Amino acid sequence: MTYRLLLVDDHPMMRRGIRQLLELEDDLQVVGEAGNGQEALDLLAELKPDLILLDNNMPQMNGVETLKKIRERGFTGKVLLFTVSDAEEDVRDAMRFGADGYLLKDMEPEQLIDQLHRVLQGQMAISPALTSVLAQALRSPQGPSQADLTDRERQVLKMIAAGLSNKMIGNKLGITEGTVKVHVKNLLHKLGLRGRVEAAVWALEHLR
Amino acid sequence: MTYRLLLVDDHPMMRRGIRQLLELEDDLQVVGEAGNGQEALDLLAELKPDLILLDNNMPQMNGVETLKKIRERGFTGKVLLFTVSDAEEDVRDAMRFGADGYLLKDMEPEQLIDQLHRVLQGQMAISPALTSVLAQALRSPQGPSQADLTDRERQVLKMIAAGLSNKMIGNKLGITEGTVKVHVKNLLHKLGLRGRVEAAVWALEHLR
DNA sequence: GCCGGCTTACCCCGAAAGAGGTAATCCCGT
DNA sequence: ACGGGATTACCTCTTTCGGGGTAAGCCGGC
Repeated sequence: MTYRLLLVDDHPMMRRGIRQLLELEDDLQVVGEAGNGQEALDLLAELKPDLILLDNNMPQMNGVETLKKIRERGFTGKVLLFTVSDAEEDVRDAMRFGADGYLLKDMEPEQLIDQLHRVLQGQMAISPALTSVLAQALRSPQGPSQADLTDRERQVLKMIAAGLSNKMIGNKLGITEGTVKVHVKNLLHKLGLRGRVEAAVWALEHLR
Repeated sequence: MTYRLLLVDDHPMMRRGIRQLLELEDDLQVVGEAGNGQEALDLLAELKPDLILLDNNMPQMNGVETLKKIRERGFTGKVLLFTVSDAEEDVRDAMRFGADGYLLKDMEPEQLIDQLHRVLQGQMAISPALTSVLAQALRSPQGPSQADLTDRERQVLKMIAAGLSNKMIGNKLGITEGTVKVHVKNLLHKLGLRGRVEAAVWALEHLR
């Protein structure tokens, strides 16, 4: 039995490295490559891979979003996130959207092979460095997420992160400063933050 | 004539991809790999490479810092930054520290080969996407840099970015709120910023 | 020795921020 | 039709920011 793999990564060089590595294994066959999430979605029906190795850090659509759409299309094969970032939220979201694992790119090539085999046999694959992150994610069932914000609040938050005052934000949005303060008040409360500076930092880390 | 290359990248997979690509060329020989900046420095004297391909995004010591130390050791061969980030400041610093080029990782493999040959023949290699960034860097000779800040100011700035108020910063540092305000005032002026929120954003982008 | 930069501390003052509250409008789903 | 969330707007109130100035102590360079 040979497994059909699809590689999704925006760096051709990285795809080449992985492909070369995987083709040394005679039960793993790379049947396609995609340079972004949309390409991956387009190739799904045609290639019917057994496993998708998905980079998280991609322009336009990141790995987690791609994963979400892949599952929405009814794909039941394995999907493995493979990335440089160890952001807690990404790991948590990946699990929520049905990833079969989350691996860090700085692992040794041989370990990748092992983990791929584990996943193909139905197990989960998590980089050791992420176990603590994962444990913490389980302990606090959910840190507040941007999904809790209304469109308007998200809009205001972005402007806060740009360094604008409430008055300036009001001008830009065509509403009064007072109303802006309401939005600020609400979003601070929703995110559990103590001021607009923390909000700016939060925005830079969680908003695109 | 075959050229001796040293690959520096913290991702084994990426090194493998590049190595496999380069070894298809019979005038390019990868004589060593390093997983971080320190390793690269240690290998320098032994390997005497003609060209170092240097990832910028590495833990502990990033590419630009590594470049700086490489040049400080008197290395006169070619050094080429190869990275995912297109941060203007990194490009500018790389040039200042004597890089022979700055390439983005999302380029096509064949183009990398071409650019390597160009560099080995004494030319510069800059990714097309960076020309505008570079042009802008030349137009504004220098944006204010963190070098302009005193130790105390840098310290205060970090706490601002952590969301602390002046009073809290004062408590942490054992000085009065008023004195903190002086530092804040001065650092805002030095960096040309209009408030602590902009300062926080600046800190996240420019400070470690 | 003197000058300049860094750090500290104080003063005043106006502007901005953030926590309360009430309330009107609109729209969506039950 | 009714409830509820989202958006808008206003009110009061205290705290925090940020700019201006003055000045003392310290340290290193010319």
